[in-house]
Amino acid sequence: MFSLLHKTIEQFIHLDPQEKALFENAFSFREVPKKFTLVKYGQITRELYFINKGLLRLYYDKNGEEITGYIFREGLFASSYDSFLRQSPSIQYLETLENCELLVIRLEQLEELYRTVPKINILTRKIAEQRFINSQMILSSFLLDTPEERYQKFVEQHSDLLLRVPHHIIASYLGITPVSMSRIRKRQLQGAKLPERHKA
Amino acid sequence: MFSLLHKTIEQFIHLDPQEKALFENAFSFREVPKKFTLVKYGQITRELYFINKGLLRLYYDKNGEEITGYIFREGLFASSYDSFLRQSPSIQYLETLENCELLVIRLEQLEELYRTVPKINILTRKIAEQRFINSQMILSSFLLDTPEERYQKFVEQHSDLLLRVPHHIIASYLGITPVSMSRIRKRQLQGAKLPERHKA
DNA sequence: ATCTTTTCTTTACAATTGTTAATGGGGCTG
DNA sequence: CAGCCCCATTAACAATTGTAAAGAAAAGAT
Repeated sequence: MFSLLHKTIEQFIHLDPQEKALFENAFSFREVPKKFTLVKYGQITRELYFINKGLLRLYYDKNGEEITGYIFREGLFASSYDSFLRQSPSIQYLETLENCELLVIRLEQLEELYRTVPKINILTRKIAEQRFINSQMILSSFLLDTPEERYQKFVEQHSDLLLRVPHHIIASYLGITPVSMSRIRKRQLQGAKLPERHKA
Repeated sequence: MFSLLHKTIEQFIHLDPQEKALFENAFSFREVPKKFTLVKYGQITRELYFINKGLLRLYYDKNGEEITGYIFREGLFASSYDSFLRQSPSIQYLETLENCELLVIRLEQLEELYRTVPKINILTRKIAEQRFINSQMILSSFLLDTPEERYQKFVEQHSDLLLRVPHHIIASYLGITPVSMSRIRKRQLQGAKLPERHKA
């Protein structure tokens, strides 16, 4: 149950068996169905989720329209970070895209871990640094790339998500409308001279 | 010389006098003229800068065009983070926009600090978390706002920079061209002056 | 299997931005 | 002080995206 979690944190720090036990005990296992909302707008969340199985997405509500901010895959820590880290009302929603198996750690238990295993500070520092760099990469794509190039890079990096996630969710993540994404897909099919897939 | 630095880190952790001394000693003071490049593309930087006075900007080179990724003000830690944190070749440039007074800490000295004052891990974790949240805010503006709204928010939050920084640098930071930003400015002036005419 | 809902694509039109080029102002330098 | 470079603005045109609506396809529910 904890194998993916250990494999993930091994990239950052080494824990001895005793520390591993303390670390594991801070988490609880939870199964959550598809389309389940873990954090609502306005709510102050005290939970951080490690994804063993499934997909989560963070999204904003813009006048009733859902704009995806991020899609979390297996092996990642997910949360409404602004709310969790600052204990402030969330400005976004966190929801499952599939049935999920999660390892949940609550803020109190994380703070307890900081006391009992201080080197967890190094772990969370490195995770925060990695998330920051990741966020910068995405932001730079908005500054440097056209929507078409952004879609192309998404396909290269997350082609599996095209099959697992509705396209209008991906479109909003790329900062475009589903209509525009459909046009881009059509252009790329024609450009690649691949066999067309719709009516003959 | 260190007063702004102490004031800044006090938001995150408390250091006793001895720790403060160790912390200060890790930095060196440096004056840098306007338009000076601190980090070049491809370079692996080992320095992190705290800005006592002046402005820095991070920018990308896109076929000879300079696209600004971030503008750092006084009281902030600035660096080409991707390069500094991962010790990888920088994909961006870091340059002064004004004559600057900087406090510089090198990677070796930071790592030494992690050993001698372990709670510095907490400080850098919180700084990374804050930078991550800040990056998320900017990213969300690309997803949720039009270029015009993004300009408007920039004016509200950083009106002083409109006077200190050339407009084409701000435009690229907002993800638009100087031409488009000029049109937006014109529209906003007219909107503020002229009352609404009539509806269709 | 049928009905219903959701999702993806297409079309036509409106609106905005990007591109290129020209103008004029401001500041810096010799 | 003149000359020059950088910068902000404006104009005209091309290209792309957004919007709204409709139909087709796929997925889910009963």
